[in-house]
Amino acid sequence: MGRRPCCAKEGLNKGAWTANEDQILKNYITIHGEGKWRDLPQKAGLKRCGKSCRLRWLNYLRPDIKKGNISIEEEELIIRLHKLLGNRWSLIAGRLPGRTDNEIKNYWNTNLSKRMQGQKRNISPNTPQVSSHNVIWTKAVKCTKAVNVDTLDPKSETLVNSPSETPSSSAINEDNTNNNSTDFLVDFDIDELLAFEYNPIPELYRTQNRGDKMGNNVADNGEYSHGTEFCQECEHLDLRGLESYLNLEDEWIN
DNA sequence: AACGACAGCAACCGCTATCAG
DNA sequence: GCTGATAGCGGTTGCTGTCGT
Repeated sequence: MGRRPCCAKEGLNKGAWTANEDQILKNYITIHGEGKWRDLPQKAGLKRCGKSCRLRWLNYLRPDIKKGNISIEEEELIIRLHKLLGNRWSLIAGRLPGRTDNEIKNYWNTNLSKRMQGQKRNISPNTPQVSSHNVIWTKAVKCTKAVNVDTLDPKSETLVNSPSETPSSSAINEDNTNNNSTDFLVDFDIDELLAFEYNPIPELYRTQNRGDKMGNNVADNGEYSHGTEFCQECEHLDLRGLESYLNLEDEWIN
């Protein structure tokens, strides 16, 4: 039982790739295209694990890889996206053409995380905190009910019962526990999500759930969890409407 | 010049998601 | 619905270069 290992480990090269290996891999993919990573090393004549080949191609050999330093603009975007998405490096990388998740992850860990920590310490107690706590987790919830923003009570930031409310519309959190999800960012443009940055999210969207097997909603520190998410079936939840509801004055909006 | 500490980055590892049979 | 194969993601490791002593 169990999974077949991705490759036989014996006799395989590990560590840094040689120029020759790079060339072989490049040539092979140029001719045969990406995919079938498991069989690729054997067919290409490489003594490497398929996963290793895939990583090498994606992070280094791909023709559209942008080499060179991260620009100021890119850095700012990374910071903004990280506030929104947390350590979803592949999603962040998706917004930075030519950059890889590994590169961004490394850049964050070596440069930005330290800087962010430094900034945190300098924040006065009265300054509204802009922190990773506002992360919108991207693993959407398979919720079956939509929430009408009109039913939100602005004072309590809780859901107000309405005649049109479906039996479990207040059960967004309940559904969150199911967590068999699709990635809602497929359905929502991150540009729209950026509009939420720095903004308070009503209690409604916070989850009571703590921790799933993905480790997504580590909420003891106040991080938002799946409860901040909007699923496909909640499509009619008007983000702009929510935006105005929240009376946002954020520079990223528009 | 030699050595240790540190930073940056490439690569690895373990896990989950997804899909096909 | 179950199982196995595959792809992909994110955390971690370890190698290498640089800097300070």
